[in-house]
Amino acid sequence: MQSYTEENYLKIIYHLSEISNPVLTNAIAERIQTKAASVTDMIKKLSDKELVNYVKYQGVTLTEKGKTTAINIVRKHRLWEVFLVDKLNFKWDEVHDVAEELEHIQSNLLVERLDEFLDFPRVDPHGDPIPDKNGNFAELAFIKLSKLKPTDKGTITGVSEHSSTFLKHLEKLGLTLGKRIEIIEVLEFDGSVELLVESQKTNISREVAKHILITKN
Amino acid sequence: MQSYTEENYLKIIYHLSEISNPVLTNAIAERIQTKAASVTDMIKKLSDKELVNYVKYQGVTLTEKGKTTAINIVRKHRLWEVFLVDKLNFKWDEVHDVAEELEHIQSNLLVERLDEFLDFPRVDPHGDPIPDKNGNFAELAFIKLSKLKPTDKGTITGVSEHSSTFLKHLEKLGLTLGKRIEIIEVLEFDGSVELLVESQKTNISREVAKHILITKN
DNA sequence: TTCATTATTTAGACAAATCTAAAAATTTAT
DNA sequence: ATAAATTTTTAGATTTGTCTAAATAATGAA
Repeated sequence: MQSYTEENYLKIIYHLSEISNPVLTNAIAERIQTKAASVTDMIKKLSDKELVNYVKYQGVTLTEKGKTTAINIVRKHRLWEVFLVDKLNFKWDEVHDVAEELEHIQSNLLVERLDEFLDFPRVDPHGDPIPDKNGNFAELAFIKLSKLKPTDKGTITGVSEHSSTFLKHLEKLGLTLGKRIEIIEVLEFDGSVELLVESQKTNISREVAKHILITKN
Repeated sequence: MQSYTEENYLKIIYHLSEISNPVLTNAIAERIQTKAASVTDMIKKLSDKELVNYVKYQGVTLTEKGKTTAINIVRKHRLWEVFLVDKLNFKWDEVHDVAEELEHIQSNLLVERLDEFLDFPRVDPHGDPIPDKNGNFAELAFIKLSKLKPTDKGTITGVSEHSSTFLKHLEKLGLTLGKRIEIIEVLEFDGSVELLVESQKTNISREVAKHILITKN
């Protein structure tokens, strides 16, 4: 059994390792709102418990055991978010902090019953996928952003062009992995797309739209 | 803001002071599964925060502030129990430990929305009363279900017949402790009652109705 | 490659909540 | 009323998670 704090570290390491692996001490410190020295201390502890692999100065990766634990926390977090939005009428931007607490409640029965009660949702209110009880994420079909129509909503789940100029361009527009988008208009004459990212209107060319992969939901 | 541990102490002191006031150190130690010395330490801390009145060797009583906090935790605990039983199909004897964790989630919005979602229950699955958001316990006057009229609403808070055949019958009809009911019709010729339980219409005989105790609200 | 900068770790300290063992107060029994 | 038993408190130690400041390693630039 892990403490509340250990669980939080595992979760953060899990999220950060989707961006870069291994995960560096400073990256964790920034995300968890703490000091690098504290992170080092905790990493040592997690390493002793064989939840992470740790090489001094090189960063950490999750072990299988650590990954399983982390995914379970993510599962709980996202299920609770669905509950809050679908059942208690929270807005999708009001749920995070409460889910952050609820994700640490220890009861497998609770999680499974909640999943059932919510009718086994595949994504949370932000469009992020919810792993099943075995830690598997459903295959979410990728669609090119250029195939979407006005009012379509989805989550950016990939790109089909990996040049750094392209990625930097997306970064600048705020079109990063995991962001929710909504199509406002597709302009006839050049196929450029007007869309909404985090309540911000943006316009991207058809060329760019073709290389952004979306999961509709 | 109180810590998880402080909240637990306040809750236990609240419960124990219904039996004897002031509450003695050893009584707390026993209930909270800890040592008397630890209790003394914590009581001093709670006293500094003006959540309890403490006289060495004499025991503690809750201040108004402490009592308000304690009642709010009891409120949350019991609402979560209703949620677990009514919505997630937990059995009434499976809910305590999970509710013990859920009661510490910090979010007024969550509690109020949950209360609403559960249709403002007045008692938990064990029949214990649930205080409202101002900390007031409803006056729980028992009325026989057979005395109610169409459109009357209430909560099942007891029975006046304890044979297992009767209880099993009620169980089958979904007429269990804590359930909200609404009277639809009382039939003239046999006095049988048509009522609504969780959006389900049910009909019970006058004999059965006489032995179900209701709290109107 | 050497110096400067940045990132990470170590060492030592602190607050919260707990514990054990000993001391002090209270209660009970004779 | 005094001794014995019980309860409660104090003193000092421990664990968890954190911190600051200093030391060390890695990285980047000239």
